[in-house]
Amino acid sequence: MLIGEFAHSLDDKNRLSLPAKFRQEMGKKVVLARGLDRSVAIFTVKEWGKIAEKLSDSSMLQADNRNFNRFMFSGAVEVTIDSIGRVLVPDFLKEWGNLGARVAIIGVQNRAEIWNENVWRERKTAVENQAEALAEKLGQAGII
Amino acid sequence: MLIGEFAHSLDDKNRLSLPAKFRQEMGKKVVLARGLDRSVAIFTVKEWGKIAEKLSDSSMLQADNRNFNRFMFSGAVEVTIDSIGRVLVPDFLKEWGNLGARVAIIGVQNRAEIWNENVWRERKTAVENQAEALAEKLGQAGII
DNA sequence: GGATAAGTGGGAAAAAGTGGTAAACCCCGC
DNA sequence: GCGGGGTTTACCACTTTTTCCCACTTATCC
Repeated sequence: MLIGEFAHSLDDKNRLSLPAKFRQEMGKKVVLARGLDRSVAIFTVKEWGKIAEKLSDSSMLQADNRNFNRFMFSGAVEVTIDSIGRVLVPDFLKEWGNLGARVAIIGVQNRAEIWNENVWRERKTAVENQAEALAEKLGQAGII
Repeated sequence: MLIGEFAHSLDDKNRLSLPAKFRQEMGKKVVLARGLDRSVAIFTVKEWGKIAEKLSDSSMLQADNRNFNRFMFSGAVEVTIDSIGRVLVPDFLKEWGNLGARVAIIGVQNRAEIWNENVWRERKTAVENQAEALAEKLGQAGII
């Protein structure tokens, strides 16, 4: 499972070190894709397979979904992880996520997400401050 | 079952000794996560697995839940307990719990919680002073 | 009061992350 | 077809952080 938060840098050659804790699970190749809410998603090849399958489900083949599928598939790319754990982030995904020199990489169970560092910090703060709603959700999740 | 209260220190390398009484139950690895009321929760790997499952059950496509799941998964980390019973507390959880050099570790049935020592003391005092209400609750629960 | 365990602290070794350089490749123009 | 410019890929080196190990102090138990 991918969990945790890491602050890494995206250098001027678009190289990004993946967190050491993710490497074993990720293997040699990963798929970068447009994520929800303007994040850049990192999937294992296996997980991406599942996503692709869901996208090709019959309900997703209807006219109003076709553009969405085009969008998802055209925005995904399989990249190899180099010898020291880095990947190359293509420009169009950098744009999609508004990524600058400093990014946050977060683990979200079956995927990782790359965020502009500032955007992530603000989102996190916003959720943190919803204390009551938070407690209620935790209760629903059976954590209390 | 995890019970009791312990005053430990979080050193400048973010190391925290787990109470000796907890170690057997905790095994070799534990998961640290955001807990209620700004506490830092310590789960066994098994317990965390249950929580992760429940979290992923909640319908993920709604924006609220996406942010909440990001928040919970990115705020957790699996740590190995070192040879003498210590774990490393990542910075983002130190922040979440406002943890300083002195912390309180308390056992709460199936999990432990790490608190800023002062915050814990105040909370405890507040609860202690509600002695009558407390007694009533105990009565309702059929404990007395 | 002595022995044992628990908790704390520091130093050395290893790993992770970052940046840079050199080599290979491709695309163009000549 | 050949050479040059630019881009990309692979490799190497440095710095910082993390991890591991050992030692000391304090507390607990008999």
